[in-house]
Amino acid sequence: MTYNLITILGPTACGKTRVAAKLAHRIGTEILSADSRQIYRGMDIGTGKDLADYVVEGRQVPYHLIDIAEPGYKYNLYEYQRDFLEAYNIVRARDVVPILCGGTGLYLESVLRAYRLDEVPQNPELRAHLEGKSLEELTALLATYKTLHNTTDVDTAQRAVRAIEIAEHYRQHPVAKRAFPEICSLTIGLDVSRELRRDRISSRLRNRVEEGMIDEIRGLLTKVKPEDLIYYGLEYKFVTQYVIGELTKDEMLTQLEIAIHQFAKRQMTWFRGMERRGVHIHWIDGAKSDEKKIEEIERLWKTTVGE
RNA sequence: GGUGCCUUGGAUGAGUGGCUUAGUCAACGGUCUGCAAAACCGUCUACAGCAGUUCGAAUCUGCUAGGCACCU
Repeated sequence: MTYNLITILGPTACGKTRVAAKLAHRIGTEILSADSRQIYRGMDIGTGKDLADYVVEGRQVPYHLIDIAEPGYKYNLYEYQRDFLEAYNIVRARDVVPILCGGTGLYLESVLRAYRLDEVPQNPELRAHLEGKSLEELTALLATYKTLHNTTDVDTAQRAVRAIEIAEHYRQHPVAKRAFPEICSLTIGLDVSRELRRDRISSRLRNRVEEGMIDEIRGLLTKVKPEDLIYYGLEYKFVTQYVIGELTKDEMLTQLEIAIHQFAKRQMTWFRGMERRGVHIHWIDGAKSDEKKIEEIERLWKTTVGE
């Protein structure tokens, strides 16, 4: 069995992008992003796009799935998978192995574990019918469609409505199935100790504030509603709250920093869970130099081909 | 030098002579196939130290230490 994808994952601020770009440059391939926020145009500093990192030795490494949606748009997992496949096929057509790089666990997992998702458009009649029902009623209704094997679907009424919509869709279109290529990924995780992770997150945040992150968000607020920006979380949430006067600058900085640390922890939790669900991750030491990391990845590539 | 007040888990902060934990935040662990940088769940048992009163004290008394306020 040969690999047809290299995945580089890790928590925020672990240096994924740089390693992925350098590796892509060296082996002449392209990058497919797996980041639920970097898809948005104009959300650059806050999402840590680091677009400059895609220029290696003066050459632009092609990347995909970044800057593909307007801020305020509600992108979802189905769309990600659809867009991923399109980009994947484009790169594969060049007969190279793409590098999937990002930190959005759900997006990564939808590729690595080949979730089968159908396009489920909104169903206005159903939504109108469900309007005003309590979460309890919606949960009971969802239970008539399927066994409730998680609680994420019924966290909020909004999610429960969507879950029912999807269940209703599958009831009406039971055989619809999307073709999904056999993905066999060499999956690399960048492992950074808690202390180092925290240091990097904190200093990176300071840098981004200096680079104009707050102005970026002020600009976005001229065309995106505050609540939509707040929904995006982290930088967009706390800086928006600061800009509209709900937080002082100090409160914003303190709370944001804590929130990013918590986010990084949740990312690691996700990756561990993903391993339990059967995704094999080769962890490499994130404290090493980029060159060492790339050597290690290349060594893994050679020695594990055919495992 | 004198008088009074305070001292609770990593932080903050309520409370009562004994019965089950305050709460909040942080930290840590987890959940997860459709907004995931979201949403949600779990864990963390402390009352400054010593001596005494009491069947029983973190809660009462005394001393010691630290802090705060006021007085000469």
